[in-house]
Amino acid sequence: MANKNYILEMFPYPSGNIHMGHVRNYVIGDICARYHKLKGDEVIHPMGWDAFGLPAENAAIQFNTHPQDWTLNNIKNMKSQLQKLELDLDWDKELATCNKNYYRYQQELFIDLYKAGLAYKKDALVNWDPVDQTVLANEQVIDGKGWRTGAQIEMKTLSQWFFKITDYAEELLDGLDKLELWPEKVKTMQRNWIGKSTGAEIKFKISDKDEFLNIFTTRPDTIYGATFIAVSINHPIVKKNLGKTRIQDIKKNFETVDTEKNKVGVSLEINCDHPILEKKIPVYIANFVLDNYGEGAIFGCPAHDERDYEFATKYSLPIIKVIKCSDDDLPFTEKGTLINSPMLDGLDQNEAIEKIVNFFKGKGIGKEKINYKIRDWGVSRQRYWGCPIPVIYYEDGSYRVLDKSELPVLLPYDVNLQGKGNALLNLKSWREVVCSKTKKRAYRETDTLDTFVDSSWYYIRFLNNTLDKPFDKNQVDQFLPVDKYIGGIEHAILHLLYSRFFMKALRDIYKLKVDEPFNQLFTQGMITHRTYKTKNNEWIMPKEVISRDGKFLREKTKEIIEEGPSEKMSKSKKNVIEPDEILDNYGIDATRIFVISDSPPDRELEWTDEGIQTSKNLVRRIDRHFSQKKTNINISNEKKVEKFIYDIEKNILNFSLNKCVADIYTLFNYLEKENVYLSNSELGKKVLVCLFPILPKLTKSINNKLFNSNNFDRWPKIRKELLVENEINLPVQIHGKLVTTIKTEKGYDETDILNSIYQLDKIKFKIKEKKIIKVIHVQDKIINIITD
RNA sequence: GCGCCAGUGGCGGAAUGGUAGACGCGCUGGUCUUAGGAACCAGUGGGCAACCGUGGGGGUUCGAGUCCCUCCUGGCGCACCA
Repeated sequence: MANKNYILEMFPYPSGNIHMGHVRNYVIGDICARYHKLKGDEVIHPMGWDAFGLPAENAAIQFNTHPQDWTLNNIKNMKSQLQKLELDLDWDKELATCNKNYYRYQQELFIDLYKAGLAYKKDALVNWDPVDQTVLANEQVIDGKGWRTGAQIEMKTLSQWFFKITDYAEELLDGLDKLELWPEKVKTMQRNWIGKSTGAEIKFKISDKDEFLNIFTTRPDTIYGATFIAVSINHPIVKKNLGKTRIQDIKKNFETVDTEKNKVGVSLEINCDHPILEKKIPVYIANFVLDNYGEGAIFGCPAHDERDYEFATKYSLPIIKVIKCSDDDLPFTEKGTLINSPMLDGLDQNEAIEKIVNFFKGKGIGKEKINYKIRDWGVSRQRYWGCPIPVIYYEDGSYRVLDKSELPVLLPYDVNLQGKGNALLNLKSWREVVCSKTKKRAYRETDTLDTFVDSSWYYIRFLNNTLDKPFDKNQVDQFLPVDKYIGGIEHAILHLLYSRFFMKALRDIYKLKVDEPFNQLFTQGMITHRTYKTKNNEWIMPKEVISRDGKFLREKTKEIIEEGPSEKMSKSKKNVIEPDEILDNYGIDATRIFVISDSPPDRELEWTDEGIQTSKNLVRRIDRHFSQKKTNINISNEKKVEKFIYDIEKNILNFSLNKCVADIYTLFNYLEKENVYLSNSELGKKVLVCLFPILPKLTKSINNKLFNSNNFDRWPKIRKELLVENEINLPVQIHGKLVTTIKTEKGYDETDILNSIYQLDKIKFKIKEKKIIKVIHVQDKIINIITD
């Protein structure tokens, strides 16, 4: 059977129009897919729509339409744009996540995740975006602001659905090592996000009470240096010991301080017993202790931690050195030899950690602990336009996750979106139900699922988009993982990590064979374009600007314009290039050439008018070549063509598509210089096949004209014997510096060639009366003469 | 602060440790054409030359853009993670 090859580009959000970034993304995938088809692979290359999400609701309000109408309309439009690009996509596999035929199976997955203990509900302090009026995942909060709205995020306690991604933290981390075909950068980002740290959990006894306080530390070796305990303001012990208003006051006070610069705290007026030494250490509430990491509590060892040092200095707490170092180096945070620690003196860090943890274990007050930064994935969103969560609530507050037979829970169409908050919450007719089992009154869950849930498994659904269950196990085992996944680096953490989690969770639930969803990941760079501004800081479209005497003028008004940097295309900067316009003016092939030619696909590409024009010229040049009468083709012509076939294949496989374009130029430069025209020769036919993935439209039309055929042969087999070049220019160096080259045949005799080299004037002149000590000779590669 | 990546002509960029600058843009000169967002030819790292040249400085090597150390600059990511 043919090799399966699943090639996938990240599906777009149907925002209205395809932009140049999409074009680049899909052309890269398209070249790849076409190549593999020519190789005879069974290629899967689908496309769909990430169709739920907030922009649709905003648009609905803004344009007085319905999210569904808006979305479906956009899909229609964007699909026709993609079709205009004539991408080789499996449109029969098309799906949209807002279609009930998709999301109802997502509801099934939710039920299965719930049954497997991987979906659960809890009260949680969540990130509330006051503009979008919804909860955001930790991953969607950037610098304390909402990723879409930029609004200051508030903390709220709400009852929320979570997916237990933390159960897979270790495997998600380990698995990265096996993903050899992923960019190192993405893997690093995921590693940081998972944030594994190895340390210990230690119980501190609260003095004179039968209560304990847990802390997490990666430095249990510094326990003898512990001089205080610090807890986060949200720690339970705070609630227990202080009144609400007092806590509020402290919180407010903390908010006025830049934690980065100032470590502040308030004494809780209680002490803990030091776990080894006969002494008590005070407990503080401190602004720098995170409540969502570790236990929300630490022991402070000021001598060996910068933050603790700062804090201790401020509140005059003792600073006890337990790692050998100079007093000038405090706080000393590096590894070292233990001192002032009776049980540990003289040991190095690793030995000390092992010994002290064992000691705590023996006493039942501590143990090794691996801590992860990653938190469970909060998936509840207080929005209308998303996948309904298949749960009902009873009047007593209890809930029931629906059976699969009760699905689908359809999203109602008739809703009022003009009101505040979640439209589903206000829609009584939909919300109020009678439980089919208990016949009790019940209410539907009105939260919908985070749209990242939708995109966590769409690549599985593509395998069979009409199946009456989420997927077919055999098909999944056969066709997953995706072999090549192509998209933007902005999804390095969110989408890619969630998808990896989903694949692993589904693997365990359904006993699938796949561990990872995406075998190879390729992240393409963005497209930039020049920007221009008037003196009044008004952005000007590049096409309004003309260049005169090294200055830029606005064509209409002749006012002087400042040239800005090349930046990512955006409407606000007025530097957007519309794909439709480019396709109309330059055609599909020129557009394809351009988006791959000027820089490597994983780097930024600057849009230039010269670039697209040059691409068009190349297309025309190839067309002209093939409309010439074919000429005689000699063996050295054949060799050059063979080299081309070899190079372009290698470069397609490496995603070095810019080099493919260079290969094409090199070939045609050569042929034209030699006055050789391949045209309808057998060799010409082969070259057409190799050009087809990159220039499908042109090569199809040539193939039709010259060979009267709509089909292409298989990708040509390399004739290795033709790749061997016998005549070479052998570089001759003296002391590693190039002096000359000598034309010769491969396999020459060393003595002969050296004799003739020594006769060369250039060489004679350099050597003069110096003595030759040594000759480095790499056969057919280089000669390097060393003199005294 | 930590991590990752990068620094090569006027520009985008090529170079399994073995002829640095492939290929393209731009530029210079020329040819052709009624016309062309065209095509063709020649040239194009610096220097008159010997020579010098891949961010700076060291090192390994017969030989370094490539490997090692160090510093500088830029981009991206993370950022009180105990």
